[in-house]
Amino acid sequence: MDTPDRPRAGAAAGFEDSPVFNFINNLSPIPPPKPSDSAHNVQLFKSSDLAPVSSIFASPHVPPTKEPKLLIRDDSVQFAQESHSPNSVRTRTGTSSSFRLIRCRNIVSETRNITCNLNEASIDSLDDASHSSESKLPQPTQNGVGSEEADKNQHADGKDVHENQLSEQNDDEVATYDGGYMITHELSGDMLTLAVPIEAETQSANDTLNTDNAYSCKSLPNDNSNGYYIQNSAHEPHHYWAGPVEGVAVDKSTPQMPPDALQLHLMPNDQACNKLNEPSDYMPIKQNALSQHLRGTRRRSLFNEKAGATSKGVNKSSDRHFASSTTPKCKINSSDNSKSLRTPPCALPGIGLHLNALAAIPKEKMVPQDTQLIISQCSNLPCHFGFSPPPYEQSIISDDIAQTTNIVSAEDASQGSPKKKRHKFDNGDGTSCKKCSCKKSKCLKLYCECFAAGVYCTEPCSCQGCLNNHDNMDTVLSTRQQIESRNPLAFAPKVIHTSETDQELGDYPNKTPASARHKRGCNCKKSSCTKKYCECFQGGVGCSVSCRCEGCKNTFGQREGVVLSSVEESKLALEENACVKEEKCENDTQLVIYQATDSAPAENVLTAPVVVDCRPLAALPPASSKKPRSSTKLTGHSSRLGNSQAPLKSDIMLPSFKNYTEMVLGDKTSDTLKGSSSTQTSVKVVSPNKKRVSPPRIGTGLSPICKSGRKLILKSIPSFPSLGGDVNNEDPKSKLPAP
DNA sequence: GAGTTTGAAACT
DNA sequence: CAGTTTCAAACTC
Repeated sequence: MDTPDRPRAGAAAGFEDSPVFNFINNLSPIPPPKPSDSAHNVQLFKSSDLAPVSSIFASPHVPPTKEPKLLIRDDSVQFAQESHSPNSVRTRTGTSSSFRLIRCRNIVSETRNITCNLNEASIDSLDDASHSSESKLPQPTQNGVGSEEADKNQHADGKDVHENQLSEQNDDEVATYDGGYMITHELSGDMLTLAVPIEAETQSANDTLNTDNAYSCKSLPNDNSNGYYIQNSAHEPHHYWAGPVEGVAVDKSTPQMPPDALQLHLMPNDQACNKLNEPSDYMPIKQNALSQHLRGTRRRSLFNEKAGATSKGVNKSSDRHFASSTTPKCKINSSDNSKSLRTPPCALPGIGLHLNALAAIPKEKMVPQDTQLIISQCSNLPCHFGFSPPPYEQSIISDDIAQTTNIVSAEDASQGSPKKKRHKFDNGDGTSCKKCSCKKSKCLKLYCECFAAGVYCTEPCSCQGCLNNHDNMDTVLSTRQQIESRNPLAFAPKVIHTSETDQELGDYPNKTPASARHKRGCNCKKSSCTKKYCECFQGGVGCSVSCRCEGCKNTFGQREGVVLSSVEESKLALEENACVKEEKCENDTQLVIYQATDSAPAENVLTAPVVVDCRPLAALPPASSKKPRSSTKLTGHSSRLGNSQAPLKSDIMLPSFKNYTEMVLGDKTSDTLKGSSSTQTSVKVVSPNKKRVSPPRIGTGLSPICKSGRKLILKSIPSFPSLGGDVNNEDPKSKLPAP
């Protein structure tokens, strides 16, 4: 590690002596990514190292499963150690970890070479034992990349190592894996998803249900972390991966990555990392930017078929994988005539995701089992035709996704309306199949939910004259562009969820965090915003000032009461904080589950910086109500977990996120970003039905701003207000003075 | 499953 | 930008 002593002329000898500096110097010889290959480099870069980071920070669509684990586990378990790690520069839990990893790696790399994996870094932070084992596993075979990711994941938990390996080696074999979750590490860190082996999932699900407390937090997050599995229901043929499933799947699917690809990933990563690392201070920012950027790229490459085509040059590797592995699967699924052509449901990363759905997923549906299928197969996922949502959206989306998942499931469960003509599997991402039934729009207008969600219509759709398929890619894209030209936000998530949402929801069902609002606001007149006609209600969010509804009775939050609600929330928050588990939730069973999960969070309340959202999305409408009720959603949690990662993301994302929030939400959000560190500490506890019980808000709680967990995270990153909770969240490593 | 209601999207 | 029409989802029966 330390070749501390290189005498260097210069006042900054100390600095130069630093391993990092040395490392950098050593790195210099490494050829920087070629411009021509920039695209590749980017992807590669992403895939391996950056991806994790990016995923952590920004990846909107991808709730990097890893991160969740990392965050959670790290926070819970390892942070303490990490904090000590000298290397660790970065602070925050998940994110910080990622950062650290990078640096560490770099440092290590000096001695070792570029091949060094994050493992090392993780080692620093992580427990030696687990790490040691971890480091061994994936690295050699997978290349640094896989190992790194795996490591990261593993860092959270030593167990993961196996998982990672397994996942890498056997995509399908996941089932055999006992581990709570598998980590399918993808080449792209972003893509990296934690897939819970079916068995594992089942178990995990059971565990989550049963063991909740002990494991719940982990398991849930992990499971959920899997990305966002959007598991609408066990039955549902489609499970949607909010995250970049395919990329993952592809990578996995090709457990045997072409060496080239692997190497490429490795190299670029290192380089990238190096670049990023150089200014430690800048690291976060750059990474954010990069990660975001990269993600956007990746998505395109992975998910946007067409886009991919356009950008193929850039994302060759990803494309390859995608094409090879993913496509086939998708096709398998898609069998229908007109739709046969349609791209198989491929998981689409958060692009164009609609965050609308916030409902909680019923336990039943939560069953992770399907999840595996989803992950492994990703077959069902509708292919996203693509657009990559802006990074800022992504972050939001990720949250939303989780919520969405919940919502959907919730709908199914709560509404239980057998009828539900369509089950929209909305990840929130919009990646999921919407099962549209368009007749005249040709599925090329926003009327079409599939189109609006940025996904091709798939078999489940009953549309007529559908042009929203892979064959008509050009048409779809052109149409999309036209629509976007008119309304840039046309494909943006209708409902924006900020971290606040979770917390707020927890406080009171009626209250909807300002952060989570319908973008444009509804214009309901007869539905009183109590039916799904209302997009706000459908999205599980309260009506906001932007709404023009009449007679608003939105159970998630009435328009007029918004301000008050925030105030009230603060008060209530106090109470709630006292009783995290108390729930208003009607569904006890669900609550039970959550509570179990919450229990862990409870700790978090004090310490856990990591935002554990077990939350059901938004306050759910009364159980009786058809509306999406939050049923226990493991996925939701998982997604949440993903959210937990969000902090990391948020860190990186911050700038963009801020902008986005400002754009969409308004100042408030930005404020939150600026916001109090307190939010960081906030743990989101979700009551199954309802709304999440507001996690204890350590510091503050009250201010709506503070409430937003993500916001907190974001804020936290820059400044680490130290809270007991923060400590957890924050990496002890974070010791580094924030740049 | 058919028909109605509803509100967003699209159009003028 | 406002008003109207079109559209498909949500809902009811």
